Amino acid sequence: MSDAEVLPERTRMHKDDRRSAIIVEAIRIIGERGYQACSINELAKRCGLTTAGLLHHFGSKEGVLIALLKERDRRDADAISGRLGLHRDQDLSREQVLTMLHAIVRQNAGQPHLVRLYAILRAEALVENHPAGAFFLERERATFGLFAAVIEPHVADASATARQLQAAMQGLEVQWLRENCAFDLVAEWDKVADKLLH
Amino acid sequence: MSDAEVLPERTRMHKDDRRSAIIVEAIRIIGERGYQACSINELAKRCGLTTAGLLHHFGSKEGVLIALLKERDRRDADAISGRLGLHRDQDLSREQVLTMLHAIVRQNAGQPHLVRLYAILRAEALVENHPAGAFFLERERATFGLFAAVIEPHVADASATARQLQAAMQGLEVQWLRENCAFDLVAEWDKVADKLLH
Amino acid sequence: MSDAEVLPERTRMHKDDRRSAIIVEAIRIIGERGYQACSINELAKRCGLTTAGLLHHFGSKEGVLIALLKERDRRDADAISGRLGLHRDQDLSREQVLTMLHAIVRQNAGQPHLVRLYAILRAEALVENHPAGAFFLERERATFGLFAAVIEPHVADASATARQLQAAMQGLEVQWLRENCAFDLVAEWDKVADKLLH
Amino acid sequence: MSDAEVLPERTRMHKDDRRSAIIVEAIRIIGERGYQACSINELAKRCGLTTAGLLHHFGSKEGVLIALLKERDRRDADAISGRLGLHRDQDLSREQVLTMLHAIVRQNAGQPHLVRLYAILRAEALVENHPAGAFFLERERATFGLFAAVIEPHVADASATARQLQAAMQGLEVQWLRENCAFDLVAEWDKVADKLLH
DNA sequence: TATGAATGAGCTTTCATTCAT
DNA sequence: TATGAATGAAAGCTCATTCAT
Repeated sequence: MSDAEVLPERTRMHKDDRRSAIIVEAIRIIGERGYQACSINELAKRCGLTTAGLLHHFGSKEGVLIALLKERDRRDADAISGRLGLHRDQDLSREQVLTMLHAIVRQNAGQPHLVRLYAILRAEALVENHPAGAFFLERERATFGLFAAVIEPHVADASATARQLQAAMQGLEVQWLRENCAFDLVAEWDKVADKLLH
Repeated sequence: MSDAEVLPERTRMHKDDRRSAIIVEAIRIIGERGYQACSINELAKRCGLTTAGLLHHFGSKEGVLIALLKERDRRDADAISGRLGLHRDQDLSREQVLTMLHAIVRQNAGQPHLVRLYAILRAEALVENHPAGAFFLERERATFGLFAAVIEPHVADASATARQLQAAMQGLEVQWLRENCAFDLVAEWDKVADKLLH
Repeated sequence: MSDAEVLPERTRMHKDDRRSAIIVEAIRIIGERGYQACSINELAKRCGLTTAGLLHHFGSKEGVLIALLKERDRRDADAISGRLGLHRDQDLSREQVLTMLHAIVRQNAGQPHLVRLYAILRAEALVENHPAGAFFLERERATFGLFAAVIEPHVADASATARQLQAAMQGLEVQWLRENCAFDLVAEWDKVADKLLH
Repeated sequence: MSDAEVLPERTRMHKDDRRSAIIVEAIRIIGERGYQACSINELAKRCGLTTAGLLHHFGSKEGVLIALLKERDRRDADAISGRLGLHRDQDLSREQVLTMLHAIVRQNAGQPHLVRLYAILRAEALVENHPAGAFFLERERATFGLFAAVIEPHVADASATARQLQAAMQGLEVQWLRENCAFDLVAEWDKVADKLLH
């Protein structure tokens, strides 16, 4: 009621600007609490509008999450498959592969709140009927596919190795978050990636 | 639809029996939905008693979680440090280390609901002030310590390798759950463990 | 019994109308049971809306009480200090003082439900951390101050006499309520006031 | 659960000792919170036994209150009517009456927790169907009767004056409690009593 | 584009009480 | 004389959502 916290804009915004602003804030709040434990009331308050106002843009709480994931998907496409996927047709050297994985992790290391968001949602989405379930199923498969494709020339069992890279990357990220980013995520990644690619 | 679902006993039980029964059910329900999203109402219903009756034994929802974690901790001590810790004073051969890690994962593979529970809670506990936060911080550290100790004789950077083993194991488990246990967790683990230990 | 009881409108109202309606009903219900023993569930029902609907306007049970007290304060300012305070600069004769005190009590005698409200809350607010504690501390002080100011020219120990007037007035009111308004509050007050002002 | 607060005796006591101990504690807790807002759970905890154990002695929460009031009644009979009532047949001088009223208030001033208990209950008992309702109705009448009897020889309107004394005494006590016993209750009482008895 | 009133369902927790032991 | 398991009812409050404006 009376603490008022931030209270930003409160102005009437253009549709797309408002949506973007909400998604930005949703990334923060869901990254802090997870999806189920965060309330759209609070999200709305932080965005400086009413719950009803927020719902006007996304229809439902789930709608916010879906929009957020789609939005992130577009951006991640630029980051990940933008790095790996575009070269999919031409073979990359082992060094080039390592460089790209390194780049991915380095970018993550600079955005811990996004890493948090994914780490928390990834596990939360394991519960049945979770609205992000399909998204992560698809997303993990896609990442797996990309990894497998680029390392194919360099390892015997590309499929297994791809899985290992993915597992190690996500596992490290969770450790890193738990320890409050206290170790050098990129350095640790480079070590394990080198091992896993022989 | 059929809300009657389970509706067991409804009888009067002895303290420890009731507590055990509740914890067993709590593992299932928290493993299905996570802690925050599960309600003690439903837990109580599934256990065949009232919410107030359940609270009589644990005091609060958080009390159930803490009791559950402590209980699991005792059992896991037998499973993990029972395998690794007891031999801590005497050096294990590389083969022996792999055998033990294999045993751990094999045991997990036989209890997917427990793996789920930990996978979900592990991530959920990343949120600030989560009641399981301290537990997982300590638990991950302990596991890390044990791993580091047993592999010490066999690798150059035991600390980094221990982290890698832990990350890969947890990462694989999440993948395994997401794909509905559709791949052979133990086999995949053996591959990655072998690589990470040179 | 008949649980339907009142069940009024159930319509959509404007903010201030709704707030006023709720406060009116809150005065009745708190005057009947006291604050702690009354439930906002019942208050809401009597007002013809949901608990959540009621909470939409006041935020919490305590919020209702605070709003109620503030609202009454404004009105009482007209009644009490409206009678006494406005003449504070110019000295009142002993007769005029008695006339004003008489007027206050006569007004109270016409609103027994309000007298009840104050009598019950005044005592309930003695418990530690009661939400109305600060309110009554301040309110009693203010009344004391006003009494002291107007009687100052007419008695030796204005401070003691002010306290006596206040005590007698409140004590009489409680007796009057206990005996179901069976005696003439105003007459009894006039007698004691006359004595206390020599 | 784990704070344990005081945890006294916990031994098996004789029936009457236990009842006394509980009533002593009940006076404190009801004097702090009032009757409705205090819970027999907490009362039991403070007494060092179970809720069920406590109920074994008094049957119900209301039973505790009734027992407490009866118990106090016996003691107050010694204090009040012990002072006033015993001399009822023989007339007291005005000085003697003042001395006795003085003695009553002085005794109260030494037991603020008891004054609190009565002040809070007296108002709380105004609510309909309050278990202490009948008790206070009767008690106030008795006090009124005693006051009227002893002052009869000294004032014109004994009935009105008795009411005034009673009102002033109770009103002063409430003020005294609200201000944390910060003024001299007995001195203020002597002033007002002297005035009310001419 | 957004608000404000209102809801229904649900939440955790507290409470007084019962009953077998 | 007391305990411990268990209950039914109720409490205050939060949440996602709807609808008229």
